[in-house]
Amino acid sequence: MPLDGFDRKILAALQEKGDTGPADLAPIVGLSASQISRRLQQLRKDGVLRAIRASLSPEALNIGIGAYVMLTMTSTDPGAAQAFRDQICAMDEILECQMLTGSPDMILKLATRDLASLNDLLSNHLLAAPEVATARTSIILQEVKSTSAQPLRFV
Amino acid sequence: MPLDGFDRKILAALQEKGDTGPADLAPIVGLSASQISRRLQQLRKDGVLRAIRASLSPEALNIGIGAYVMLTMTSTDPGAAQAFRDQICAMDEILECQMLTGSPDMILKLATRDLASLNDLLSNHLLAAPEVATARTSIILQEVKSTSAQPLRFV
DNA sequence: AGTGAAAAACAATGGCG
DNA sequence: CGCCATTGTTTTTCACT
Repeated sequence: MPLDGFDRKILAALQEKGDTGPADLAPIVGLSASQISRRLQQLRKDGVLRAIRASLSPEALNIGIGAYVMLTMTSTDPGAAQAFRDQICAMDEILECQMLTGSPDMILKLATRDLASLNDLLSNHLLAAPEVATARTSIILQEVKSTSAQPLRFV
Repeated sequence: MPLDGFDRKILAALQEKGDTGPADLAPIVGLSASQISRRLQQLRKDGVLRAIRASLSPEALNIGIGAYVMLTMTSTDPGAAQAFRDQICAMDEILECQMLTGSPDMILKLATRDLASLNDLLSNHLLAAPEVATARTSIILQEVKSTSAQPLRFV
C-alpha cells in the first residue's frame, strides 16, 4: 500500500474539499474518473482516508468562546485517571484533550457559548475533579490558523 | 435562519460522517430525502455548513510526532508580527496557531515526521524568528480526545 | 496501470395532497 | 412537510488496451 503521486494529489484535494467526486477529481489529479474511484476505495480500505466530516461555523452555533486549558494532574490510581478521561470524552464542549510531556501534563481545547458557560465548565466540571491539581486557562483572542489538513510532505 | 431540531440532527450526523447523502440522512433525521436536500442547500447558503473535509490517518502519512509549542512574543511593530503570522500559515506542519490571553501569547500545534524534523522546525524556523521571545515545546504522549465536531447544545 | 462506455445509483426539482 | 415522478448527474463496474 505505498502511496504514489496520484494518491497524494487525491488526498490533498480531499483535505481541502472532501465532497469532491471522482469526476471533479479527475482533471485535478490527471487520471480518469474510474481510476480515481478505484483508488478511493483502496485508500479507504487501507485506512489512509479515515473519514469525511462537515466543518460548521462556530458563530452560527452560538459558540462565542474558544479556550485552551493547561492542566497539571495529581498522581492518582490508574482507574481514577481513566474515569476522568472518560468524563472528558463525554463533554462535547471539549474538542481536544492530549497528554503531554513535561508540564503541563494535559492540554484541553474548549468551545463554549460565552464566558459564563466557560466559567461553569471550569468550576463545576474540571476543577471539581480531584485528579486536577492546577488549571491555567487561556482564551483565544484571534485565530491565526486552524486546519485539519495533515502535511503530506512525509509520504 | 433559525435552526430547528431537524437542522440540528442533520448537522450532528454530518459532523460525524460528512459524506452522508439525503437518502441516508432521511431515516436518521426523520424527514423525507427531498426536504433534507432543501435544508442542506439552505444550511450551505447560510454559511452554517462551511466545508466538507477528509480526515486522514497521520500514521499512514509518516507523521509520528504531534506537539504543542507555547510562545511568548517580543513586542515588535505590527508589520513584523504580520509577516511572522504569514510565515506560520505557509508552514504545513503547523496545524493550528492561536493568539491567547495572558501568557503564553500564542500556541501552536505541530505535526511532524519524527523528533529530528521537529527539532529542525523549531531551531531553524520558529526560534530563528526575532518575534519569538521564548518557546516551550510539549510533545503529545497520548491522544485522549480529538474531534472536529462543534457542540450543538447552544443552538 | 490505465481508458472509455454502459449500467446503476443518487440527488435535485416541481407538482400535489 | 410528505410523497411521488422526472430529470440530470455521478459513481461504479466491466471489457478492453
